[in-house]
Amino acid sequence: MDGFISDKKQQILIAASRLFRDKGYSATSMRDLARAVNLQASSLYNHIASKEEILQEICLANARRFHEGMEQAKALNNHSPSERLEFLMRLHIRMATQDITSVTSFNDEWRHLSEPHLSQFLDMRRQYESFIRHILREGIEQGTFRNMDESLLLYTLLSSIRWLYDWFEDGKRLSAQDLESQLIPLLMGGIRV
Amino acid sequence: MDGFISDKKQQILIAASRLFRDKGYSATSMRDLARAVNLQASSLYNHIASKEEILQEICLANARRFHEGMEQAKALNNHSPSERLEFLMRLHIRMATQDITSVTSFNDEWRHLSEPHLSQFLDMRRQYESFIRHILREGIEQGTFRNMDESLLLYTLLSSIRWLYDWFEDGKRLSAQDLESQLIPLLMGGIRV
DNA sequence: GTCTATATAAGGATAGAC
DNA sequence: GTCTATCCTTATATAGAC
Repeated sequence: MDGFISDKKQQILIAASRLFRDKGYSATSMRDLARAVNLQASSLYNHIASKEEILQEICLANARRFHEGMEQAKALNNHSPSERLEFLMRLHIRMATQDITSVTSFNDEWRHLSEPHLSQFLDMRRQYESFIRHILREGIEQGTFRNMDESLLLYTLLSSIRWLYDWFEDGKRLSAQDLESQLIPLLMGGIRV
Repeated sequence: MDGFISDKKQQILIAASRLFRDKGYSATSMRDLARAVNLQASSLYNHIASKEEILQEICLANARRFHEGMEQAKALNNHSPSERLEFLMRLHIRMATQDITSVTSFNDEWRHLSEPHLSQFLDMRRQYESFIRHILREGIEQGTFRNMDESLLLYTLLSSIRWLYDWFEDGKRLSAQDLESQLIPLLMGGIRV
């Protein structure tokens, strides 16, 4: 099934993402993880240095994905705030539907990172958020977005699709495409004046 | 400061709620909790039977609060779906602003309950959700709500205010009243056609 | 690269003195 | 009701054989 993932480390990261999503980072033991990839716990250490390194790699990989999305959105600077925001929302929805488990660890388990990784992570997140904030502010000032507290709008928006990570299974009830085409009007409908 | 909370058990539950929110249930040790209430770990067991019992009580207490809200909303059956939904959303927002830590444990840590408590919890949640589903379906059929997948609408709605539990501090940036009066139009604006 | 064996620390929980 | 001491289990991680 995943024959093309020949690298054992990649298998471990994928299994860890699922376990971290289902049980949480702290409640997932190295023995749990080892069982999931058919190894003894000690054998994991041939591929990774520590349990936390796994979390670091998952968080970093996803931070990069969001960062790339931000760079793409920056290229749209001739478009309206509304169009740029919609682009980012679609990006978030697609990330949720394409790589659910990994994004969930990223969303929920980053707090278990130790320093300096925790600070680095929070810095990247702040950067990303302030990029969205900028779009929101522009839209509010232009009068195309509802006039309200910027943070309130930002976090409500980001939070509103977080459930996807726990819930969505492509094609089970809804295709990823249907999901996107129903969700975007709901989100944007509340924001646009 | 909390002199009127004379009961040690109540102190323990409050401290546990905060720790579970900040570090998660699994990453919170009984020794952490003991330190937070100025006791030795063993002394906790004079007030509670086990670590999980604490989680059970927190989850149950909050399930009850939401259940009560549901009962109040049922009394509004002569009102429109829109009014009933708005009532429930205001309830959720108020719960977030009034007792943040406890609701957060309830939201995020229930999965660490063991059976039969886990099943009981999920049953109660299903009941609550199906009550909201009913309102949503009615609104969609009447044409007052956006015509879309019911679950999609339900979870987006519930999820959209979950960030409050991590973020909101009354009066820090916004009063609870301002929060509510800005958030409700945003949420309802997306839903109403 | 995987195994068995094990070091070392931390976890939840109990016993018994006060 | 709180303490000290401790039991027992589980955790992360390492050592060394194959």
